[in-house]
Amino acid sequence: MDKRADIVSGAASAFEADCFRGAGIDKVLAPSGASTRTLYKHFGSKEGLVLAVLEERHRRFEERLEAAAKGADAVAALFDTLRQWLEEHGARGCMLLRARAEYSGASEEIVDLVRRQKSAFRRRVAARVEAALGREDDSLATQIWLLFEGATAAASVADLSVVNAAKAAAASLVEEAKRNAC
Amino acid sequence: MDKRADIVSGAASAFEADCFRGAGIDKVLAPSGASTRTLYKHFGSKEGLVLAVLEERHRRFEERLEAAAKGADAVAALFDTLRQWLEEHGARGCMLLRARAEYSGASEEIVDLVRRQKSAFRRRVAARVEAALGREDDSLATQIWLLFEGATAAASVADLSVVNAAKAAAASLVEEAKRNAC
DNA sequence: CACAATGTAAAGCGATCGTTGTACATGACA
DNA sequence: TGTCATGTACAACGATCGCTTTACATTGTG
Repeated sequence: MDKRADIVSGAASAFEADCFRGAGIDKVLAPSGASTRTLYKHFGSKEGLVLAVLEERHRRFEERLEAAAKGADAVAALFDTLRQWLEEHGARGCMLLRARAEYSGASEEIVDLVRRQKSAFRRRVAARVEAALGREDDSLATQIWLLFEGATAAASVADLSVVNAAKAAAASLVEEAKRNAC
Repeated sequence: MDKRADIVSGAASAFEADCFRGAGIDKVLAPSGASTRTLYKHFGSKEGLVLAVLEERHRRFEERLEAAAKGADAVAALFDTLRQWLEEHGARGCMLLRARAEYSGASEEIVDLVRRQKSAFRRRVAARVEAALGREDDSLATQIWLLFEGATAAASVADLSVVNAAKAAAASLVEEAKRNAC
């Protein structure tokens, strides 16, 4: 009976169906059935709710990444997880980046949160690259990260096979980096 | 004295500074100084204006791509043009994809336009890949496209050097494709 | 001169926005 | 039993939303 979690989860659905600015308080509260009074008790403002939704979304995605990291190829697993995530949640572009874009002129706090989240994610990719390669390779990590973000964005205007294309490209780049070490 | 073009150009600035839903008619009209009456004579609705802005934006970017295609390496030139574009316009993520996200639950017409624009862009990338490789390679073209979209997205939360990383990755993938042909 | 095209200024439409206030129900715990 | 935290329902706040309307100025063309 955690009403706060109910609101966050329902708000996430509303923000996906519509956009952040486009989803009014009533639409945001409809899935959880909470009252406006309760929302403002917990979050203070709509912006506070958005921050909570973004934090929860990022936490959940990183959890999923960790759970799927068992396989041999840690880099390929990134893209398998992404594909599974997009199949479940739909491909409308990264929610964090969408929030950043909508609030880039309105909330410095949201812009900053997303920047930190993406920086943390890039570090996570770098750790996987190191695991696959046996050594650090920062520019390779950036390249894999770009393929990941590219696939996420492109899936909103193309089909999900772009994720497989990104996975194959990442494998090529890792293989080439291995060869260059010999 | 083309007022219509003035409105489109000014509206593009407003949509960049704020977001699409967040920029009201008054803000949209402020840069051009036009009246609401004139706007609705030309575009019929705010959605009509957004469509015109997106078409203009895409047309301008493709023009820029064509103008910069003189160099030897047609694929690398893609990323040089992107970097230059982002330096001029700022890196807030692809405007077309931002519009798609904001109107995904509100305007099928905008969603469709962006899908067609991105499809055309991917075909343009494929043509460059063919020029660089001497033969068609559809999956390589997709991979280059993903690097491009990834760099565009990532530049909004990191620095512009990600564009160079994408360019280097694209070069690697093209080189490997050349080797596989021998 | 007449006229159509194209523009501006300004008021106002109903609707919705994010937010707050008031009043009441519930259950846990002292 | 009393109290406190947490929830609900519902009306209303001022502001702003997208959009329409009325009325008037400017300009080029026949």
